[in-house]
Amino acid sequence: MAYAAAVDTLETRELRYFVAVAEELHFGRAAERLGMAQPPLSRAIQQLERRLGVCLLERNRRGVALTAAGRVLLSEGRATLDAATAAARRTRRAGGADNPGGARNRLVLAVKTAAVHELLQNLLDAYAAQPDAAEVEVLQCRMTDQEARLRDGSADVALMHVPYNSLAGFDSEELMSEGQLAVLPAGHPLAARKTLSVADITDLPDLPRARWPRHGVYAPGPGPEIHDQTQLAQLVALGRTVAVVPESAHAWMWPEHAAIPLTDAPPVVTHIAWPTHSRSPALASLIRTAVQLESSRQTSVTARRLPLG
Amino acid sequence: MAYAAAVDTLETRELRYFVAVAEELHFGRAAERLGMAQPPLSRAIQQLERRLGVCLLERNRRGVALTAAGRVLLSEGRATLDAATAAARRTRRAGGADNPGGARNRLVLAVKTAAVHELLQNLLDAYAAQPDAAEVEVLQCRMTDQEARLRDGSADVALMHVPYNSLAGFDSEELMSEGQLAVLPAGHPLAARKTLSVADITDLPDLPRARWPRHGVYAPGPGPEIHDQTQLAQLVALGRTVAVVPESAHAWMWPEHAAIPLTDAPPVVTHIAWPTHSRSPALASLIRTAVQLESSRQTSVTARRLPLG
DNA sequence: GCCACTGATACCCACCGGGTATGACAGCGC
DNA sequence: GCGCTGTCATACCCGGTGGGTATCAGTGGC
Repeated sequence: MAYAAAVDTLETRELRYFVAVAEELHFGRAAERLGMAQPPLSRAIQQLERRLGVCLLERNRRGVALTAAGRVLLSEGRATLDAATAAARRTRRAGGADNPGGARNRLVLAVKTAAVHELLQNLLDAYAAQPDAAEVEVLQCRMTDQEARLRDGSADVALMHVPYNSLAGFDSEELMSEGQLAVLPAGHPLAARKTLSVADITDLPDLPRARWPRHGVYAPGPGPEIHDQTQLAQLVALGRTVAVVPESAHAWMWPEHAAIPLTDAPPVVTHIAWPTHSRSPALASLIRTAVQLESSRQTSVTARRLPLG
Repeated sequence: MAYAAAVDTLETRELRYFVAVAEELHFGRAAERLGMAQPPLSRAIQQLERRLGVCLLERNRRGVALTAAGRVLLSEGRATLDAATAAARRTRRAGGADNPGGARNRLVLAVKTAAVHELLQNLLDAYAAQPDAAEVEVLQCRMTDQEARLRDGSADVALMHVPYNSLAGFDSEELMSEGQLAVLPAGHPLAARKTLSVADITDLPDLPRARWPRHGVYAPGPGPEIHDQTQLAQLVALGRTVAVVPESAHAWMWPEHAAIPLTDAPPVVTHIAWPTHSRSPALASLIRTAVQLESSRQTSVTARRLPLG
């Protein structure tokens, strides 16, 4: 309850400095990024190390390397800084139009661009019909940015797709589950098949799987590097790659595409997720709406049991 | 990636100050708790409000009240402060004996006192047999303190019991699931029954259910207020209350107790949980050991399917 | 050898976080 | 009514420290 000061707690300024140095592994560049001179930065890091009683960086001959403790602080520091900026953002939004009524009247919902479609539309419609509905702003995210947006306070709630997204660190409710399709160039021999297995489209020499960045870095491999769905769609149309997408992703299908069901791909499960602590009435209402919407849909449609893993 | 400064991010000092004021709802007492004088605290909060462009507190005639934005910042601020102290603690532990090898050699495992027993013993034994095993310190927690210990960095990993504990905000793996028992005074009429339902032991005038604090406050009710298992055990032995405990909690049964299976109580699911980002090799190895241990146990014992909800 | 480039040190200044004294204002008792 | 008490805000001062510039001290490359 009582948060101790001084020795036990780190200032976000110190964390910003350390994270910058740890990411750049170079005091000069880190200082430049921080908009300050190098000497005070060096001193600040030294003070931090002395206060923690721990060696964070190994300064050998040319450059800097992280120690084990440094790696821990980099990870924890990022999380703390995310929490701090999220605190600022969410507080600003909560007091935005200075609504004296007490309840915030706006929710930011992060979704992956070109995903979910009907689910999103149904959710927005159903929620808008609620008597206490807040205004919902839809924040379009590329790739798996919903996680970052939720973490840093840019969004209040997100639609996530497991296993593409990770729910780690968030509260969530499952909304729907669906199979996946292989999307091939229409002229490809495999495009004539009724169904495909994951093995059928793995390691095809003519169609290497595209690679997208996880946390900013691309995994090594033969396939092309992409960073959004449109690029992927074009590459498929050009006959350069094969894509695996959820069944409901037909929104961005092109005439040059052939979509074949994958019999053994892991199901894609759509969740509604939100930061652990925040649970405003408006957010709770949106979540309730989403869960009711999907449970009613599942009972009307024949519920299909999906195989596990 | 790049953490903006100044306007966008809050200093932990500001958050400490605001949280203190928001909890005390009194500048004088908050200042005293913070070990400082009241005027600079008032000024700091004003500066914070100006920087955020948001009104956090309503200062009406006598005392202070939180605005909606203030409530948001209280919750977000606590989370941020927890993250900051956790960063300091975990970094200190990681660099503790200044192990230059690179890997931290110690894990703190938070468990509920007088719970898990065999599972804990098996886990510690199995992990110690691993070639890369780190030293494991067992941190005994009362009630649901494992969550707080994990959040504030006092522990690296915890055994949690859903629904008593909440896994919100943590990564976790399920380890085992078990039914619950009603623990009655041995002489009580119901103690002769073979099984009981939850309804049977609800609202008994002679055995009101004990109340323990959630987040420091007791819910209202007729039952006695307790804060650890021993108190509960004694109250049952004295014929003052009835307890509901997991089947495996026989460790603290007394001769004066009678344990009757509850047919319709929700199952208690034991998870191993850890903070979302941290995933050191030692931690990963402990988690792997735990999961393997329990999956092998479940296949050797006849797996019992538990009813949902 | 020198040079380029790294991070560390030395020194100075200005800002601001914190202290004390006091003010403004509201409720309450006589 | 007036003054008392308790609240938070204001005024003012001071010292610590965060940040700047100039410079030093290693180290690898040519």
